[in-house]
Amino acid sequence: MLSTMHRDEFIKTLRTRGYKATPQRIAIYETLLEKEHPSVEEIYETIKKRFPSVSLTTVYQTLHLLADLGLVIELGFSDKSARFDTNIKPHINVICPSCGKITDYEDSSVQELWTHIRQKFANRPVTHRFDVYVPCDQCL
Amino acid sequence: MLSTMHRDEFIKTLRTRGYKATPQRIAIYETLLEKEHPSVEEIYETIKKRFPSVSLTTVYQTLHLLADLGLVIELGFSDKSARFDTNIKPHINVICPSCGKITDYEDSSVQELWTHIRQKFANRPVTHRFDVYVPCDQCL
DNA sequence: TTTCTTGCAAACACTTTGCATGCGG
DNA sequence: CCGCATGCAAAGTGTTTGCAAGAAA
Repeated sequence: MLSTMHRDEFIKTLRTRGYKATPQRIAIYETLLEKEHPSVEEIYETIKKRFPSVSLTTVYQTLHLLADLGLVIELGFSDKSARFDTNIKPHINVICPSCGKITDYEDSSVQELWTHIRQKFANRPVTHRFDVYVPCDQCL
Repeated sequence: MLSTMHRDEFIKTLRTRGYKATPQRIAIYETLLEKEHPSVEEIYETIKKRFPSVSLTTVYQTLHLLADLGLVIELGFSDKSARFDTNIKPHINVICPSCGKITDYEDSSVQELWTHIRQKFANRPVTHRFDVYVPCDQCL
């Protein structure tokens, strides 16, 4: 199972960086890998099935930690809903304007633009975020 | 002056669509054209110099109206700060990760990616948002 | 044992809503 | 003069903080 491998790497990363590998953190990270671009609320509800006493505070704190470690990217939206993405590679977030579903799209053209941009700005670009709004099949 | 032309177009657009051209709305729209990617607070403070009695409520309501009319794009960020962009054409928001300054970058490569994406998704894409994080000259 | 983490409650910032007054057309 | 727009106050939402109790190493 893919997430198992990630899980162990994750625990190692935490310890290496001086953080404790708590079951809550592991569960939150696994949820991020399993779900696609979950919201805070989605993560919270998922975790609560396994850890009924978990708090929203812990979810927020853990997400901040993961962002600091560079393991997730937080996508802020204008309707206040934040989504979290474990895909760090150059890609496009394909977002349905109706239902809000997000899927990743990777191909050479994205790579090319990113390469072009990096050259244009003397290799200074550190991160990116590309969103494209496309009605999904269900919503059409 | 560029904004004068925009101003009249704006008034016309409002009336055509059945909305009233109030001085507050005009001032808010002019602020959007003058400032680069202002926040709600920036717009509010700017408007207050000319209309000391203006309320934040009106600023929010007007920004929503402009977004509905397709005249501005709201850029939500993970730190909760929203910025507003009157540039509707395909472009990249070049954002400084330190100071948060945003400048637009347009060139053929962005157009090309957009064209490619539109073809790939059968012309369904409706909007986009491309952000690139690049430390600005001052912050380097 | 020691230090970091959790989870509760309260505080917070930003945004939205209800409603009476006011202004645009 | 009619109806939408404004602006105040209050409510709402999502997120953060302070702190005592608990768990990881």
